[in-house]
Amino acid sequence: MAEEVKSLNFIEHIIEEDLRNGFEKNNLRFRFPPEPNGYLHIGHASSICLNFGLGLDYQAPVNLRFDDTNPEKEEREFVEAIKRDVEWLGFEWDKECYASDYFQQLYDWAVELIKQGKAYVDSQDAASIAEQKGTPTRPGTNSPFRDRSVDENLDLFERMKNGEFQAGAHVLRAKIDMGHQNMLMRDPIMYRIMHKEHHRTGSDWCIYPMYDWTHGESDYLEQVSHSFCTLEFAMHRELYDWFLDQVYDPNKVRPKQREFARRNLSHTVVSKRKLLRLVQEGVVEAWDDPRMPTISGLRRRGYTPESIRNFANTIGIAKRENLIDVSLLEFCAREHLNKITPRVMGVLDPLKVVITNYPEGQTEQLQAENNPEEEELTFREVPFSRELYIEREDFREEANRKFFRLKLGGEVRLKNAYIIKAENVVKDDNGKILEVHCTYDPLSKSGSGTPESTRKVKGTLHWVSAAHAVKAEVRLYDRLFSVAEPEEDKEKDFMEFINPDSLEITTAYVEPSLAEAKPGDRYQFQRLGYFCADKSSTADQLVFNKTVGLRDSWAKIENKK
RNA sequence: UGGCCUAUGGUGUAAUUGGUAACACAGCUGAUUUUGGUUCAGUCGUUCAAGGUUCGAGUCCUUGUAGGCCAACCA
Repeated sequence: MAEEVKSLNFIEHIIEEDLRNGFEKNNLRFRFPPEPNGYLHIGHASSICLNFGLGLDYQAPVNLRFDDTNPEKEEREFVEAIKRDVEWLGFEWDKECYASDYFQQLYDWAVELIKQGKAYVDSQDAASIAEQKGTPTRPGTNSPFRDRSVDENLDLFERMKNGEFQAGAHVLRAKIDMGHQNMLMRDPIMYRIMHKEHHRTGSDWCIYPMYDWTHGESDYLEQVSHSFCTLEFAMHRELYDWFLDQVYDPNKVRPKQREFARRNLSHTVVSKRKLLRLVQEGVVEAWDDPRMPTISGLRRRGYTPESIRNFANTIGIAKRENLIDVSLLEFCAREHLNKITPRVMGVLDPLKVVITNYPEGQTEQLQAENNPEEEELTFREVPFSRELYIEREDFREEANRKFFRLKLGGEVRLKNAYIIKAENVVKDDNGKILEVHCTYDPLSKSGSGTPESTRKVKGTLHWVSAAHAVKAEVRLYDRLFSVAEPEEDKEKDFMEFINPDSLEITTAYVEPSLAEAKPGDRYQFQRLGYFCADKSSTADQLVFNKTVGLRDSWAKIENKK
């Protein structure tokens, strides 16, 4: 047997090369660095799977680090939600870290930089600083405060820290080069004054470090070996390295930033600002609305962590732009759900069937297979009686040969039960079909072993016994946006592309075994799709969310017409 | 008028680092099936362009072209 060569993505290639060049495997360390200012979404899931996946592959620790340098936007609530989501995805972090834990060290280093003449206090307003920044094609100009003495800088910076100034009065800037090609190198701001309560440090600080100053140094303090971020930070790398140069001790691990393209999912939006609008404008119910691409939304929708991890692995990681079709996510959901979910029967749009030759008042319990994928099959009982519900779309008075379902004069198998034949219909004054009267073949009972029971009939329908069925609210979800790239059209607001039919609520009749469904329980409603009991579901009022439909080749045939 | 990044089937990602372009999804055929599900078999289709180096280029070089990113006291 030839040994299979595992193909590596470009990030794994980087690590492998570092290892080949003598980097100690034991020194490998990664991190996932969310800002606690919103909920994690499917894009983050990809990043989580990347970093924690590397940790697993290389048996290296992975830190969960909250990038909490901006108390204006960050809240403890998000910290908790993020931890819950990462855990739910199935990952364990080594250390729980906060950038705010490093505020003192960062401050001390900043003082050092001032002493070395590499940082200065600028006392201009934001507009002036922006103006002097220049443009990508025009160099910037020096601030009039650029050449303040070290002593004056030290004094001002300390007083900034002590809260002697109002927000905006001064900033601390690195002294690099206002003419640099890379605009981020044009004396970037390291600290700003903010009289804001921080979720962890309270009112200890009224100056807060900026991302660029914080992130690389945090990586360094944690001795993270590889710091992966999205492509828009590529230009930041130069600054990341510059800041590192100021504090780096060659005996320690020097973190390496590398960038990958963020993953885009079709038919959705993922920016925090836009997701927030969906919530605030009531398009969806909440951050965990099952239509949201948030991890909490996917969870409530019925996705499994395994399916999301598998999705992340399947789409891989690279540096080019991409738009991944949601159908791949749906495939991953089905693939896992098919293996693990018990099969049940539920009717979403009921049509009454009366079996005219079945004794009135009689009930029998039939054996139903729980999941054909199980290695050792298990069964449950479902009640059968004279009056049933089937799916309205499963019956037609007349239909061609391609329609395998019930039609007048035609036969069909009721799953786990009998073969029935449609004899006639009862309609109301408007011609709407109220009932279908059928006859059944008593010898055709599923699993009875009789010749009649093994007869081949083309169609098999799901059903419930009218008298025994339990009512349940079923929420049917469709994609939130009707176009693949709602953000693509710069003329139009993404809200214009909202699919008005993304949610349909129906009252379904489900088999009695479902009365025990607990929030989070997942099922396959046979012939329909996968469903998950909502967090609001109770024994008195069952609520199911549709995760995803089964593949539907009949719909394809129909749509061709 | 600048800089950085990217370009492989419809989509996403590989290609043992210069040696037969492959895997998954989607599509299409068919088989099996008490779910028009699952499973199985088959099929369609790919290296941005033009040059160059080489016995040999998706990979290296040059020049184009196209797309993305860069001027928050955000991350």
